[in-house]
Amino acid sequence: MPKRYTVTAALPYTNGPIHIGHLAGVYVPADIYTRYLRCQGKDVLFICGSDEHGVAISLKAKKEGKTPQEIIDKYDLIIRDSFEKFGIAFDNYSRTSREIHYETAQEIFKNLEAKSVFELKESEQLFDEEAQQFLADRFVTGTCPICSHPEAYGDQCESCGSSLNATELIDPKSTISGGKPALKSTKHWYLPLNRYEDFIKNWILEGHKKDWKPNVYGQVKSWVDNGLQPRAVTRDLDWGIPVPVIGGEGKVLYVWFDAPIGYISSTKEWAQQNGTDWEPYWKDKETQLVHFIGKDNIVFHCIIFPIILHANGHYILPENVPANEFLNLEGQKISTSKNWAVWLHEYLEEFPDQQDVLRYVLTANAPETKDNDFTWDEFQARNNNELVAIFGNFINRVVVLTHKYYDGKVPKSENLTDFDKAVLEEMALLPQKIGQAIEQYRFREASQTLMQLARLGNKYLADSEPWKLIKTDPQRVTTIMHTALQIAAGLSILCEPILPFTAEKLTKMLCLNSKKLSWDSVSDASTLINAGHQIGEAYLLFQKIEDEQMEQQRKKLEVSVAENKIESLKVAPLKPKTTYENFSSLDLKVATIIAAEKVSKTKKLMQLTVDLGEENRTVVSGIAQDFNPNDLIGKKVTLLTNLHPRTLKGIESNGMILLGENTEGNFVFVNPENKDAKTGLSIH
RNA sequence: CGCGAGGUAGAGCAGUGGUAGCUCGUCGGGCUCAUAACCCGAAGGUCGCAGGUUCGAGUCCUGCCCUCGCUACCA
Repeated sequence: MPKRYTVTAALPYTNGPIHIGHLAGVYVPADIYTRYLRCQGKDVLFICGSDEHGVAISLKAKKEGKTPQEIIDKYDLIIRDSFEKFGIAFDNYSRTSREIHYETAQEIFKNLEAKSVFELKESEQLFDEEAQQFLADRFVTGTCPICSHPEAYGDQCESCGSSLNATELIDPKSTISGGKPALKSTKHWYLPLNRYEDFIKNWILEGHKKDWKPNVYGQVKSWVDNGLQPRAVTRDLDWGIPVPVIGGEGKVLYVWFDAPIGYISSTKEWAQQNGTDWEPYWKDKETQLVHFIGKDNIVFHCIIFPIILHANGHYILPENVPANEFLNLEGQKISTSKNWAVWLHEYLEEFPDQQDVLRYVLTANAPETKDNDFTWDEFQARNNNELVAIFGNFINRVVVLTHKYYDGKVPKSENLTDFDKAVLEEMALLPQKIGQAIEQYRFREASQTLMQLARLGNKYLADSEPWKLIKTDPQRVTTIMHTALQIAAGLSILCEPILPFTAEKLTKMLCLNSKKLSWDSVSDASTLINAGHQIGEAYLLFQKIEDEQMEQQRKKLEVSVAENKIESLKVAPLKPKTTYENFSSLDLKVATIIAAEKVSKTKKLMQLTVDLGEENRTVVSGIAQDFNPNDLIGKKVTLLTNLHPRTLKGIESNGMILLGENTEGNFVFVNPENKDAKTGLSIH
């Protein structure tokens, strides 16, 4: 049994507000976990903060003509507010832009440098003279050296899927200034992950085979099996924490080096504010450390950060890293840029005082083992059929009956029948059952077990029928209502981790002193609420959600899509001038598609047979994501016939069909008379 | 043959060798204290496909198929 718990939730990145995906994947489960531990009287520290460095923030600032500081201040405020209003009860929520974090991160870096952990490497990188900046990964585009796609990124070509180095690109171009970057040599600090392979193997692959989630374990195993590589932990940027050692001038720490250290600096900040010592929470072996994250963070929390701590010495390692999968919205990936999301700050305005509904729905349908889908239909159904009909209704029945028969005073329990006893015994099992589910990070199960108690209550009332007996055997009714009230009180305690706002309302309604009743007291149900105790008036814990409200939400998403289309009308920049000879060398013909078939085992490739009049040709085209084979047959397209043949997945492709590509990256057929072909559409 | 996770009733999930289960939805019935809520019953499954191991396979092995992720400013 650990002496204390340090629980962290992934630091949200402050380049936008947070949405239901963040809540479902990380913050609600972490909050349930810590609330439960507190109900058990454990020493728990729940830590989080804003992650405020990295390329994306400086990029966003440049785009909006603001300073990075303005960006992070804005979103830190919004995010902080959303958390507070959703009852995510952090002990401390810090920021990585604070001084205490700079000190902490730099100290760890210096310590590793002193221990000669890092390797220094010099390499040639692309440099934008105009912007006076090195161009990493996505800051540069150019022609793919493998498939000649003209707009490959510095790290990857989306056309052929090859993974690239920015320096391999033919004719590279800066996405910042549009200029042609030069090669310049630069020096960086590398964390040699490869030297710690055995450490990770022993710790995770040997030590946590059984107790870690399969997705997390599998991901780590995959990384280790492929061989860990040294990883640069510094960057040539002006936004971030300065590299605090000689030769580090003008460089900053890689955001993924400093961000997880934010957990530690946030703990220090908390300790300072509370006049206590932070170190036991990170260095005492009797502390259980748990990181709640999304699956995209697995490598950082299971490999890189633990290696940093291990190399530094003294620090404890996480006992578990219960990473969740992703949540989709109405069948599509949640996307910040496409505004395909339910934003928490907007939900709070549109569904006032209904935080618990969202908490419940996201818990009941949490993406624990695979990606899940959030739909407004399900949201409505879970609210109306479960929270309202089962939970809220049970409470309402009990409280209304108690007022009707006994003026709101808890009646005496006389002789418990075997049936009463069986019901109470069933309730007695639940604290442990829910607790076990939570301790094993099975929050879906915990939420269902909680609802079992409300169901049990409804069934108890239906089976014992106090409204009938009140006419024939009023004495028996006192026992029934006493028992039902115990169940209501049990609910008020056991729902606290998942539905904290409801717990508070219910505690008030029953006039209970929440501090007196512990989690385990529910197992001894006879004492939860005593005879003679006066309870408060009934009011509804949950409101029905009507169809119109859901319709509005769905419409709102449609509007996002429409706005996004307007965005996509923006015209791609013009290419450099070319010659007539170049143009006339192209042989363009009209062709009719006569057969189309998806190439198996690929995402994008479609095998087409086209009729050119004199001959049929086979063309392989990367359009399978945007079209169905059946819709293509019979279509007329422009075919570039004299392109060199290329073999893709063993099929020789003879030519290329010309399609429009809008700025979302979706292909459309080119027919200038067609509605879909907006003015300025790119053809290639 | 890149790697990882998933594929079980209309939907969402549990079930790691021994009679296929839970919640929601659907249909039928009961009840009327309650937010037309609650309770009971029924229908609904070739457990992705094909082989194999076993007395016995949703569960173990092999091959294949599909979805998602690793790969977009997203957890």
